[in-house]
Amino acid sequence: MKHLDSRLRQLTGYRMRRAMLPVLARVNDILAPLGLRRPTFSALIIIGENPGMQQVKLAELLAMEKPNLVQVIDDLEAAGFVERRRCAEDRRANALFVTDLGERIGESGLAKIVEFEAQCMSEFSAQEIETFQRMLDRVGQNARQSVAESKD
Amino acid sequence: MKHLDSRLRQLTGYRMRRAMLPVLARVNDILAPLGLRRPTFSALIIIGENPGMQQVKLAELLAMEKPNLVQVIDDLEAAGFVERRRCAEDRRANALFVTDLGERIGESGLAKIVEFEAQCMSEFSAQEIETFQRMLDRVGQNARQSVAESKD
DNA sequence: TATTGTTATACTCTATAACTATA
DNA sequence: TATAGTTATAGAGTATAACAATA
Repeated sequence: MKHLDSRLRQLTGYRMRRAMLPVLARVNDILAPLGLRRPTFSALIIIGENPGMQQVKLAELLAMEKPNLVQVIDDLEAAGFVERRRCAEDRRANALFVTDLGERIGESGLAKIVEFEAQCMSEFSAQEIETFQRMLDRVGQNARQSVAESKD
Repeated sequence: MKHLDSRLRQLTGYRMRRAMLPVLARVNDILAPLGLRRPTFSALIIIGENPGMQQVKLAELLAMEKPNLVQVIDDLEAAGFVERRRCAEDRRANALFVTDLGERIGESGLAKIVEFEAQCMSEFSAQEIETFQRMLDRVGQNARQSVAESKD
């Protein structure tokens, strides 16, 4: 046997986790000096792309529970990157907006991560990367469906 | 724009996380009835593949810190799946062995996960899956190298 | 009655420092 | 002194129940 973990290596999930760990570690290191963590960064970019978005919709997009998003928005607001504004039409809801500072910090983080990923993927062609990303999406969709079916 | 998160979707790390979440959720659900979590399952399979392996070596393989492995082995031992035996040659070290029960439970979990993954990947050819796994490995290696370089 | 945001809480996974017993 | 295993502790990330304000 070539590897001491050859039995686990047949599992795509095991390989995905092993590939993810160093990627997440590097992304954490890139974001920390900007005062961001991965969840706050992701939220910041999505809010910037969708001004006025409500928290319940953002939580759904990020695949996280509503209560956990509260702390994320608290952190972004405390850092001056995001503002909550009470919705006029539905006064239960908050409309979320990125500040000028948040816009700059978010763009800076995104550019650094894009650059890092370009290094990680530099040996692959654009088409290979596209196929890779498409397969990731399909695996996730199939797994989500399998989870849903198992709950029946 | 097609998606509300199109800016993040350009990031492979974001897509990997989104693919991983439902896979991990399903794997958790498969393992829980067997009395296993993902780290204990992975340790169980690797110990079974390498009888007598020491904890420090196992921690390195699993890319986890030694202190966190202690609880993993504690759980496996409490469940009767694994035995610690004091090493004769180096009495600081534990040699790890899987029990007959642990062997059966581990095989059962592995078979169920293989089946689940086969469903997730069923639309892809064997060659596509191999390429996919090879790219995952390379991305992980490149990211690990980038992490190491950034620590210089 | 249902929904948005919130609080409180807990569990898993992970990371670091310091201890013990051996080497 | 260095290493294997351990203890204690802390921090992310995630999950559920229950509440107040509003619809």
